[in-house]
Amino acid sequence: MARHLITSAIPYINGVKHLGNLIGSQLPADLYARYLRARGHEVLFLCATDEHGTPAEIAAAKAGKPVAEYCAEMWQVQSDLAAGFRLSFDHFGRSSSPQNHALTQHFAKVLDDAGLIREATEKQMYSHADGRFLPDRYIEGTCPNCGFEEARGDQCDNCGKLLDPVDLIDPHSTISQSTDLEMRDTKHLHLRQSAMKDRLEAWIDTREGWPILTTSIAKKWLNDGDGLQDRGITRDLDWGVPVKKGDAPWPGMEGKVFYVWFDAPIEYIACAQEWVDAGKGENWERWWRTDKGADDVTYTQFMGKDNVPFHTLSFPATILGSGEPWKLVDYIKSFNYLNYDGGQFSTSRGRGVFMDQALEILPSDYWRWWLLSHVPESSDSEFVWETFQQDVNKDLADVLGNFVSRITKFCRSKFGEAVPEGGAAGPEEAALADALQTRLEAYETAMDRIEIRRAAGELRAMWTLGNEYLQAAAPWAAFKTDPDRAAAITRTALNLIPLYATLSAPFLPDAAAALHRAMATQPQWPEQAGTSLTSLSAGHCFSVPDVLFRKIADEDRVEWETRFAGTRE
RNA sequence: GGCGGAGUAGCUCAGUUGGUUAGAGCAGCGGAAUCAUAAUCCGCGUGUCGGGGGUUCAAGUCCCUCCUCCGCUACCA
Repeated sequence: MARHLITSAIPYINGVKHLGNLIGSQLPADLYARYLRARGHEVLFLCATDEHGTPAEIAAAKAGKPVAEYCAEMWQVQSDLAAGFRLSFDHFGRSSSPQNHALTQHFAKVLDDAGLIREATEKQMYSHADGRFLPDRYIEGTCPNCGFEEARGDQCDNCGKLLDPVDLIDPHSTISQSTDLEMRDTKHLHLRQSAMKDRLEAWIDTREGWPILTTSIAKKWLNDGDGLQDRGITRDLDWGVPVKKGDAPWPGMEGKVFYVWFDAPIEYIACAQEWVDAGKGENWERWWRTDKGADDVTYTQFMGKDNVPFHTLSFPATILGSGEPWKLVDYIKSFNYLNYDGGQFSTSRGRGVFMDQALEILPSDYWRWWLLSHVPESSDSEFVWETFQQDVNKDLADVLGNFVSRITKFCRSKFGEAVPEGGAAGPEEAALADALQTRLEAYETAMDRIEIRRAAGELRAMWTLGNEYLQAAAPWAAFKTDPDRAAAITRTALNLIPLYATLSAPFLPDAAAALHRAMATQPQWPEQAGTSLTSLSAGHCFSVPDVLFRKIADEDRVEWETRFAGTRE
């Protein structure tokens, strides 16, 4: 059995995440974690909230709360929603944790010791009214190129021209609308990524089998223009990890914090410490230090494509530059975007369906199944209410749910609520076993490779095999002429239920648990599909489960379509 | 502008290194069955594979070019 470290990109603290965020990293990561655990592997699955940066401070101010309090509340909200979607994190941490503070400051020190940090003075827009430096995106004004009045400091949304805040005509703060802005000198620390370009490129080149989406983005950053650029790793903010060299002060950097993209990935490591400190596990170093037992760990990261540069370059630069034996990522699984009814999901505009709303209208399994079976693996994909309704009704209610219903009810009416005795397996059962075995192997292969859509298709095909078998074997007909044969068919079909429950659990944890409960069985990953058809012995008692998946009615779909057509308050 | 991704059946999407009549699911049409959540199963696909040009015995797949959509472009995170 192998050891797998799995991390999902950590969601930003600022507000409830939408379904596009969910399917872009956390949900596929959970699927993989659940699958590997079910196969008997040792898994540490970590996620956290990413709490620092300007947007968090502004959101807190808007909510009229101290930022620490705001973040603590939003962490709880996100944690509850994660639980609602059955995300099986071993620990859901916070990038604002003391562990991450210490570790971030530690990395800064060792990077500085290695000569990989330099100071640079740069000019940045300061807003007197807001009392803070403003990132370029928080400054708007008239575009000098096209005259668009709401151009942002980094780019004009109208003509697409890249801008500098000083280019704008009549610039103002988007927070306070104040025009009392001033360019000020400010000193920052830069990570000398340029000095590590060759090491990073050499490392990337050793990564085999990475998706093109991942490596092409990394290569682009490495080789574009003058090559990989140094990157500022500090900001003039109040909320964040104070800039220190380990636990010593950093002269000249008083009052500054590390940039969120420096400390956020470090939280992947700190989160393991939090996991231990929370009493959930022990010895986090055996997952993260290759000199302390992590050399046999396979580390897989999940993220949206927008996060790839940070995970292929910035974070590895931190790890490699430290000169310390930290575990580097083995495989990066990145995703495209899920669109919503012809446009993008948007947190800022409140467009789409958000995690809290989704759970209000349907159980998590519905969402898990549809999102995972349509995950944007190779290109952007599209959420449309009507196809969502059709797909979920067909796959979950008609194919899987109804299979369970028809065979358990048939058995109850003819033989009672216990696995019937009599008869023997014949050619139809052998054919079923063969077909299942083929699908099972394809399913395992797809899951091992994290080919999620393919895996969902194979799983669904196994559900369909149950209906095909029943249709062909027709126990209701056999019962009239050969009750023993009907008993054998029923017994075989009943055995499919715990098999389906086990195989479906990574996608449908709640439904899987309900099925095991009804059948009085325990999850047991099948060695061979054939033997799992006889694992329930005659006389084993079960109960007919409640309707597994209620269908989505047209009225509901229409109502939701309307409700979620606009933007959120 | 640069880089990357995408454009395949009414819809959502697969199509490995170019190789037999381009596939799946859904929707639609026809049939079978009547155990079941009006649920299932079987059968039915002539689609200029975005347009054009080229390489090749052979192109959805490789090359060139054009069009459309999306993302990133280093201070949003």
